[in-house]
Amino acid sequence: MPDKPQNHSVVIGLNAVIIAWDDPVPRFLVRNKHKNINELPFDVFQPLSYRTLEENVHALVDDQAKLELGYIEQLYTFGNRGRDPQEEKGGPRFVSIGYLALLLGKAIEESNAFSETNLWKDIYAFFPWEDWREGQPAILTQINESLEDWAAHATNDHDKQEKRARIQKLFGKTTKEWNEELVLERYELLYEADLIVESLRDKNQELPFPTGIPMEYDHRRILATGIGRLRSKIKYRPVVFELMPSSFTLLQLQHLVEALSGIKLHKQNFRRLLERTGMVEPTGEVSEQTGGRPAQLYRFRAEVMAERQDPNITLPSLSNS
Amino acid sequence: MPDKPQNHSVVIGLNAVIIAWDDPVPRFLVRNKHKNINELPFDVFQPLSYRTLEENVHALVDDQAKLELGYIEQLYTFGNRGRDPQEEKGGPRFVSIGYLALLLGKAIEESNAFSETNLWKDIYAFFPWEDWREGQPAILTQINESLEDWAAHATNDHDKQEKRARIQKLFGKTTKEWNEELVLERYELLYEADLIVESLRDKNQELPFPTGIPMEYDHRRILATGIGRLRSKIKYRPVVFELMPSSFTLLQLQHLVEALSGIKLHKQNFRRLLERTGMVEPTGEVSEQTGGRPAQLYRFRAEVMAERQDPNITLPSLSNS
DNA sequence: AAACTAATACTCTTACTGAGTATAAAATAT
DNA sequence: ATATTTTATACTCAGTAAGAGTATTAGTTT
Repeated sequence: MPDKPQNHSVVIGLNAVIIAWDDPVPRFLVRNKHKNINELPFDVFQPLSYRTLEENVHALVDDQAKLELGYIEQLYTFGNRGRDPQEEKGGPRFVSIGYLALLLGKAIEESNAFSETNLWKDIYAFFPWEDWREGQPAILTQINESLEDWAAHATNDHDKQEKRARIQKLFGKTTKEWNEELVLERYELLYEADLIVESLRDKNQELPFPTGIPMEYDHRRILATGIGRLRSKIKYRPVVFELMPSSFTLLQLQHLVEALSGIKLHKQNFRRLLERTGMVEPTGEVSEQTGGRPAQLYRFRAEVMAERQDPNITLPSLSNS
Repeated sequence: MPDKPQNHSVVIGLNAVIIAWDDPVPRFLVRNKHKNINELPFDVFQPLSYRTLEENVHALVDDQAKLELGYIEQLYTFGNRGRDPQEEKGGPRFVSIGYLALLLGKAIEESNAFSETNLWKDIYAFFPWEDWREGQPAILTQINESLEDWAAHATNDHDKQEKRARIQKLFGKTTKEWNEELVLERYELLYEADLIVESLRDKNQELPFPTGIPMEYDHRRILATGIGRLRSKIKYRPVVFELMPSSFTLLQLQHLVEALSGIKLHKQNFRRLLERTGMVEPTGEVSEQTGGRPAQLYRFRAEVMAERQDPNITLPSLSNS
């Protein structure tokens, strides 16, 4: 007799990482359900009500906060057993799909996106080691010590070497060695090294020092995936413009890219890049709110996507802070 | 009263795109179930038997063909209603997850990977427009005519312009304009333009000319996703070496990269790149099977991944055929 | 008026790509 | 046995872009 369908059925959770730009802070939406509990907006997929997963994600966001989303993309499908406490009580198997979405820049201007009903929290409060805009984050000295400790206690030499190689690659100490895209990989290394509260919940252990705000379930992992994907995406697709208002100064644009990538950029080279690719054009107006010489206002030229095969933003980074 | 769990439960299908290198043909595994029917290896996820999705994928592959896999990665989760005919008959909702895996090069040498029980089919028999190794594929003249026709029949001018822009971007006629990574995007454009059999099954239409071998369900779409991902991946992660035997000549390596990307490369520049990045080192031996001057044998230097932050392969392409 | 803040213009070195030419060392064809 | 073909390998040269600056301009704030 073949398997009964019950043996195969699972429940799908949809989780949304929604990013917004609140100059100079990059934020994401936290579900405002219980105080002191940080969850991504999420919902159980309702196959009877929605034709596609994306439709359900849109509805989920609309429902909990009337938001105008721009770019949206699927991140990853996580299927590990034991991520949801309900399962342990004999509930159904959970598989969760993460989505990344961007809140349109004009939506911020026009809507109540930052009202009290929505909690928009600073991304880097959850990943303090990822923000290099003011130079190397202080927390990295403690992290590196703890990681070295962890590697030193490896069971054998081969394992020890491998761990040190990973640490070196992910947490290299100079700006040149820092690869800002590896957000998820760094989170998972810290998780393995018992430096993330989420991994210690059942172990009766304590953190040696605070390592960012924890989240429910595996939501901080999904958030890490989202930030990593966004950092990689801005380099080969001009998604940043969705987060910007329709007209902006080049310094504002630079600040946004810096906020997302967590890296300071070289101003002159950044401008040279934008000119070369033709991604922006002057509106003709100037902004007087600069506190210095007034700046030209620019708008995004959507046509470049059709004209050029490859309008890359290559993050002209600054090694010295 | 809250929803019953039944309203939420779905069945997950796991689909594997398994790539192998059979010099000079890049192949993928087709399930050998019924003749003249082309399916990817797939299975229903069994949440009671496996702790993770990946474990189930591995088991699925092992079961149907004893294969030694190297790299494996998740591609995408497809949740559109109506992809599986079973659903129409009141069956459960299907959500399918695609995976990409590579058959280890040494596995080919040592195993029965290409035996009669496994059907390894030429990738480009399913996507004849994607193979530019011998210059522009002949089928592209027909495709471009049909696409222009399709755009010309758009309902309004704006729509017409948009369609032409997409065609130009995806099917640009010169080597310089061709972006080999956009395999999925091209497949979906052809699908929309009714040039893919899979989209016509219920429409009682016929193809104007054959456009590659069709597959069951949406498996050709998943295959397109896999090829596109692999083409993009080889540029920033040295995954190609998994498909190669442990020692090889540089021309063999170049042929593999060309086969996967569908593009001819400039030999001297390709070698210069490999030298500069230190990705390979000579074994000291030479191959006499070249039919010309004997070639040095090389092996992959796994250490580069630790040494260098970014050992890119940048496809030094050849514009003239 | 001096100090500060930012915008904008320009330079210089280095790295890498695209596209070759030239030569060497073997196999195969005549 | 010599010519032709095949492949490997060495080297060149122009063009593009990145990294890291200096210098100047045009406003605000003190």
